[in-house]
Amino acid sequence: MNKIYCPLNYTMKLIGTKWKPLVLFHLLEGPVRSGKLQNKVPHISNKMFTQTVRELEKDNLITRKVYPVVPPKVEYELTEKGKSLESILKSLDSWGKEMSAFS
Amino acid sequence: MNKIYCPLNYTMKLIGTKWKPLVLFHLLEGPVRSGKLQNKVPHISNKMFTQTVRELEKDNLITRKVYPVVPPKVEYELTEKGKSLESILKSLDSWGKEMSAFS
DNA sequence: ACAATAAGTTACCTAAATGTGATATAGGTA
DNA sequence: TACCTATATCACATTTAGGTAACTTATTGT
Repeated sequence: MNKIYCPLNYTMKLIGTKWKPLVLFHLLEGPVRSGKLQNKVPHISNKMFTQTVRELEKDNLITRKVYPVVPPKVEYELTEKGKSLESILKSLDSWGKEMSAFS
Repeated sequence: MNKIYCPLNYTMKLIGTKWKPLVLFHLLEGPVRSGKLQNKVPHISNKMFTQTVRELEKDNLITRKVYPVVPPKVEYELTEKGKSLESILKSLDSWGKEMSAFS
């Protein structure tokens, strides 16, 4: 008892992984091509990148737009739901910047 | 090329796990005894609770205060660094609340 | 003697996350 | 014909996270 329902659980389920916040963060500026987005995220593997955007798409945080050309062209873009994370993502980033300034 | 250094990485290393944000969130009100804190976090196991607070302590986000009594009494409390996460934690929580309101 | 207590540890196990390397695609170009 | 391109998938291995149950500790109250 005295247990508290905490919506934070829901949030962590959606974006509580190593890569998701990074990918979302780099989409804040607008739509980005797949390869370029992947390049913006240091050290992410091919597989994890794909897996991450797939899940973000499933959870309606980003959209995936495929152009039927060869070689393929794919763009990812934040949905409204994704955009609503903007201030949180920026806060997390600037908190990290402040904190890593020490040590 | 075009890779961007992102302090978000640092942030995610410190608090990017299933339980850490939850534990920190429940410390926002002030110091809490170990058992009581654990009870506030639904479904956390004994082991994960201990492991989580150990890591938070190591990263200087919380302090652990042991009273030399029997049976043991231990209190956890946010450090200044931990307190600086307050607005982020609350934002994550209220974002979760808004979003889980749909679906 | 022995049970109760609060906080934690230990050994052992399963599940989830992440990484690596090879392969697929299909049209344009050398 | 063979290769290049951007995007993605597959099989497999490894690493990390998380769970369960038993055990420890030292004192007080029975």
